[in-house]
Amino acid sequence: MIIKINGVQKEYANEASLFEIAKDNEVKNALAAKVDGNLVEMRSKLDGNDHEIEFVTFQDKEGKKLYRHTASHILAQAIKTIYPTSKLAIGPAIDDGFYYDIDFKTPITTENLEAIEQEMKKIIKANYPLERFELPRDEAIAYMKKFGEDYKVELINDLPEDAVISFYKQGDFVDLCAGPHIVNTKLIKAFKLLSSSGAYWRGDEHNKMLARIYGTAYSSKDELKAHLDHLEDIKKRDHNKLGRDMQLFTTVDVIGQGLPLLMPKGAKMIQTMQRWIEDLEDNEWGYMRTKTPFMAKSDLYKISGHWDHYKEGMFVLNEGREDKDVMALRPMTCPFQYYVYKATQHSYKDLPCRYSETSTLFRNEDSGEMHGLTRVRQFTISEGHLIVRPDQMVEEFKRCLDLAKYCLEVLGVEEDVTYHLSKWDPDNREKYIGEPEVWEETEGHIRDILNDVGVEFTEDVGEAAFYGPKVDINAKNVYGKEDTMITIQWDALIAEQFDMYYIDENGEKKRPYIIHRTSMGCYERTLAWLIEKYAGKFPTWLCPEQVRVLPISEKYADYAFEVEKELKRNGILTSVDNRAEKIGFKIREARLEKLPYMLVVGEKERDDKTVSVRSRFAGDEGVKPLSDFISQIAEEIRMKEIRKEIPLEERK
RNA sequence: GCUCCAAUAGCUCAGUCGGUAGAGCACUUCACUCGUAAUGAAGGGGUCAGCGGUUCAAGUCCGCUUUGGAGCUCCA
Repeated sequence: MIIKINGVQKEYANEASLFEIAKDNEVKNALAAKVDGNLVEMRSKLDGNDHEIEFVTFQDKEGKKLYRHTASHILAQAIKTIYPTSKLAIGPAIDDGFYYDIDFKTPITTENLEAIEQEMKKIIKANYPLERFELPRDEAIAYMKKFGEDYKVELINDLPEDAVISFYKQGDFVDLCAGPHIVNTKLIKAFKLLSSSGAYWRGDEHNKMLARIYGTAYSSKDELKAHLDHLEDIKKRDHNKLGRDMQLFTTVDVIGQGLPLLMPKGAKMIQTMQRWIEDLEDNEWGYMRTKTPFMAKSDLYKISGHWDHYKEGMFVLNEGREDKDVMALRPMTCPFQYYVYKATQHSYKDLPCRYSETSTLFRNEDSGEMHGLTRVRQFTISEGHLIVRPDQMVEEFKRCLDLAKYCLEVLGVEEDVTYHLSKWDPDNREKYIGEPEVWEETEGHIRDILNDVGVEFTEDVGEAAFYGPKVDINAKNVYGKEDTMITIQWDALIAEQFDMYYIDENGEKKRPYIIHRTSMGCYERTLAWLIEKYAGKFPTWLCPEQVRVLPISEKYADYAFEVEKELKRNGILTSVDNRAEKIGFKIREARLEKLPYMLVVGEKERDDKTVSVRSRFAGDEGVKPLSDFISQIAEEIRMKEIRKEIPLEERK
């Protein structure tokens, strides 16, 4: 047979094995092979025909996947050995490792993981081959029943009629599995069990909760160590840790879950962003500011539909008191701004009406859902609604996307987001209102806009709002989990519900369209994202303390105080605690790591009205007149410049 | 909401077999007046998250509550 490998054709005996071909081509550590593009195990027999072969090693994505999938089988075998009464569910490979879901008779804890790891090592050392075999459906079910593997029986029952039902055997352990796998257990060179937690069977909260054990595996101990070090590193960027350490926010048990307190530094950062966004929207993008109540009578939410569909998610007040109106804290701003629109009559010439509000919202999230600053019960969002004529919709929607993109660029995070066109699900029509043709057409418009703006995006079925499709802009946190940062929604239907209209050129009432949008999302979540993005080393304009003035001795405190006052007069943030009053000899305290600038003053600087500038961007910037430094930093702040960092060890 | 883990000084953490609490950093005071990642000395600071139980005795064992963490589910 002729085998084409790495673009070269070679002749092999018809019975040649993949191992022989790999060896002949000096491919080491082959875990599997792609024969004409189909992934097969190394042990697979070739049929003697001509083929193109590509070997898969751990360096390949597929290689990592099957390597770790085999590791998950070893985990399962170890567990069945130690806990014979446990029942296995599923055990796939995931991005950075693998997991196995198991139903234990008695709960498992972190301490048990070590014993399981030891057992896994034994299995690896025993070097069991992984052998595949297939069974007809009836026999497969009977076989799994014999082992008491109820979940596997359920899985088999759900397989399509014509599915091949295969098993993998290693030693005396057998697992239902489609494969492929690596050939024996000893190929697993390095692994680690990382954590255990709960997970619902088949991801359904009505099902039993199983124990999920997470682990990872690498082809060498060094790679594993590098990965574990990386996990330690990202913990240091975790906003929930770093944000507290940096005194940006805190939580208090008597205040409650999901209600973080922004401390002076965190509040200052949010104020900086808020002032920027409000001025930007109002002065450059044609928005009008509103300021609407944080709560309303239940009547409002009955019109909007929230009372029926979202009551559980709202904080309801006065319920059960007959002498009081039942109120609810607002979970969104939409209907409030609709009533601002409705307060006056609008000509077609008045549209688009672009309303924006720095809006605080309240959502009664379930107790287990809160996390740091990214999932909270009260948050503040740059929320806006654009009331537009249908003919203006495409242009206005695009402008919303342009604005969002601009905000991301200024924050320096435009590379870190993914764009999504969230579509309806035609197979689940009762979840949505409106006609299929309208959905298709609208989604087409948004697709064109995304292409026009020139961003890459995915199309996600079933992610739309019930009233229309939307663009979601998501970002990953340091642990790789995605959060929606920005959303822009197309709504051609809600105006009807609130009886909103404008008068067209013929004097007739017409329904406007609505865009629900945010420009930079919610401030708390964005702050969290910035902390992780910059590991606390923010661009100067965002820093809560942009400059610290340090006299080398108390003798020069007067001059330091003078410098600090001059900086403040120019809108430059020095200390947030009015420390100038008590400025002392604090030179040793100053760490440039997270501080953009440090001004050191002594006798020479006082006499010459200069400052010695140190920055984390350039190290020692030398002695300059105070006025020169002020112009320099003021410009950097005004331009929202993101100066490039110089690592500490390389600074002068 | 679910499974598991945790809670000791402002922060990071020790605290063995159940026998009335300890360090470093921070804070205060004094001394030092120093040119860029930690000056020296002294001092203050704890109802061991809360409530209940077991016990002669509970930071330690048990239960409930609250808060925090990991993950699942949810996020109109």
